[in-house]
Amino acid sequence: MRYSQLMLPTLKEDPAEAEVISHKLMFRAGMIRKLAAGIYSYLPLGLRVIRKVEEIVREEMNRAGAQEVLLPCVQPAELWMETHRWEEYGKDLLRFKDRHSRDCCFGPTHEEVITDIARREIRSYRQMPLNLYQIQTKFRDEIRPRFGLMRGREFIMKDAYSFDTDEAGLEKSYHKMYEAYERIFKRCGLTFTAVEAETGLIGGSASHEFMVMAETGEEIIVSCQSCDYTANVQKAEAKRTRLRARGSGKTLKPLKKMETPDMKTVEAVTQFLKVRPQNLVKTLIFETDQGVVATLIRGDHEINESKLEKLLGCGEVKLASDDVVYGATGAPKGFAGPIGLSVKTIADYSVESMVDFVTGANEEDAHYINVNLDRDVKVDQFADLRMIKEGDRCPRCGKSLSFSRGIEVGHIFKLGTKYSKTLKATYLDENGREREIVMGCYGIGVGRTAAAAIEQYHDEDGIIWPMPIAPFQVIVVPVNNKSEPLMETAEGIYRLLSGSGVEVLLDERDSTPGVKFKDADLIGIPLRITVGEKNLKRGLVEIRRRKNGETIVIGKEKTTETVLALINEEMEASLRV
RNA sequence: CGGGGAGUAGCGCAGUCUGGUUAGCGCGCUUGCUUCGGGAGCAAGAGGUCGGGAGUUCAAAUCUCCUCUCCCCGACCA
Repeated sequence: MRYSQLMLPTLKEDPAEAEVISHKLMFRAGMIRKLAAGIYSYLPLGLRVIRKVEEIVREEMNRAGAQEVLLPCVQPAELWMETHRWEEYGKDLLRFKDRHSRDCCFGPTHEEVITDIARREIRSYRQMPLNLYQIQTKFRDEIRPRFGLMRGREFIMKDAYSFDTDEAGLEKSYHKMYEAYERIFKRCGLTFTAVEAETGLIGGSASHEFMVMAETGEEIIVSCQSCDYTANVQKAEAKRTRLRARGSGKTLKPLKKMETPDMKTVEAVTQFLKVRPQNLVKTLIFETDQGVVATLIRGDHEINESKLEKLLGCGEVKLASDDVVYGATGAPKGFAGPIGLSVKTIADYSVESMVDFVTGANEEDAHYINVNLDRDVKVDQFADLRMIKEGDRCPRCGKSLSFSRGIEVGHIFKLGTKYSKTLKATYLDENGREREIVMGCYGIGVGRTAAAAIEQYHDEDGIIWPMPIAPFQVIVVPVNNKSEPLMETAEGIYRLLSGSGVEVLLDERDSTPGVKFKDADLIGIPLRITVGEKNLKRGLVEIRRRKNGETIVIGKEKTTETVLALINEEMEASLRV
């Protein structure tokens, strides 16, 4: 490709609207342009990268035995009503009516559609295992789209769905996808990790997220320093502290009510009473679809709402409003306590071993001290309810945990029979018995993967593409357009490389070398061949690696073989690790 | 949906508080000459319904009201 014929509008300045580095650089490198909030156009350079990622995904999915399909993005409401997600999915689901006033939606994901195909086509156990995937534009009307392609409303996603006869089959399919995902992100040249994750709205029993490690990641990853436990912070289990014999050998102090005027926060109360937050038990009231629930947790810990939801087996829990808190405790927010509460009370494991602690008194401007379980407080259930935090120990081996940030680029789920049950997707087994198909689903954010690569690989001059997903592998820069020998040599190199199957961009624009170098760095082409006067007089050209600035000068006739070797080297480097 | 901020030339911004010539600056763009190894110089140009609507006024980018859009911080998303 010739630069002058390529639509590649690079910008010197960061766009005002961009906040994160990948968004700024994609914009400046002329890869994307915004149409509306969370909705982007891909310009030629951006699309080239997207296609590269897609191709890697496609190859690995095919290798893993999945078959490509393409499902509709406009979907009838009826199908979503069958799984009840028409009601459950909420505002993220973009809904509209067609000319006949039929309710439709733009697919945010395709479990319904694919399961509909499965229930029509799969009749026998002989037709499984089966894995179907597609690469397609999704739309999720996010509350707050941001960070360019990182969290758009419209985005390109690879979604795959596996169909098996039983759990054991699903286990195998899941594992195959897990391995395919590892290969995909490795081939993209990314540093990533797979973590245990929550299943969320998609549903199902188990799930892993594939995280690209990056400072700017929105996800917090917890991983053990010594064993292989790794999890999303939302999912991470807290280690249950050893249950000290409560009050044994030690006399419990008598319960006492204290005046705490206007002390509504843990900080205020603990400072006022001169105790540590670890000696206070917070009582948080939640509204759930099973009624009001009180949770007890140590003062320095936070409730993990998804754990609570899972424990209760309910849809969504939310911190109770002032009115509800008043109704349940008889006191305004900030003075709730477990003593004498009539609502269901669940305590975090961290509370189990506490003695003589502080709680609210369910009375304005008052707290109790020397509160004790059993004697003063009735707890219905103990459970792991808290958000894991820095300093916590590994729930598996007890060693220390480290916290890091990541970008979620892939997510795989064991769905089980959630969708086959509601949509009645069944087959006949060897014994002629009708059984539900066991499913898994597997997603990759294609645009987000490209963005994540930028987050991971960039410097102050711009993007540093890993070779496998670079929009071009090589850029040829003649330093002076007025010099015929330079231009001829550059043209010759360009033609030879193109002929050898190298993806090469020839910057034959009539601009100064500085401009060309800056643009080449900005758009992140891995190899740059500079054809300059001094070198050329001796029959030499220069090859420079974007990633480390390493420069080699070689005889111009050796260009093609050298470039091919360098490309090979970098392609393979991404596969190792 | 709360809370904060912003819409002025393709991009980045000043001007708005305190209304008053022809609305400026940098980058980019066009033409010519010179230049050519890290965003070149000189000269001449083109380009603006000041987000939209209504109002106040002799006069509105500037004041008032309404509205649209975008960005940032907040309740799990590839």
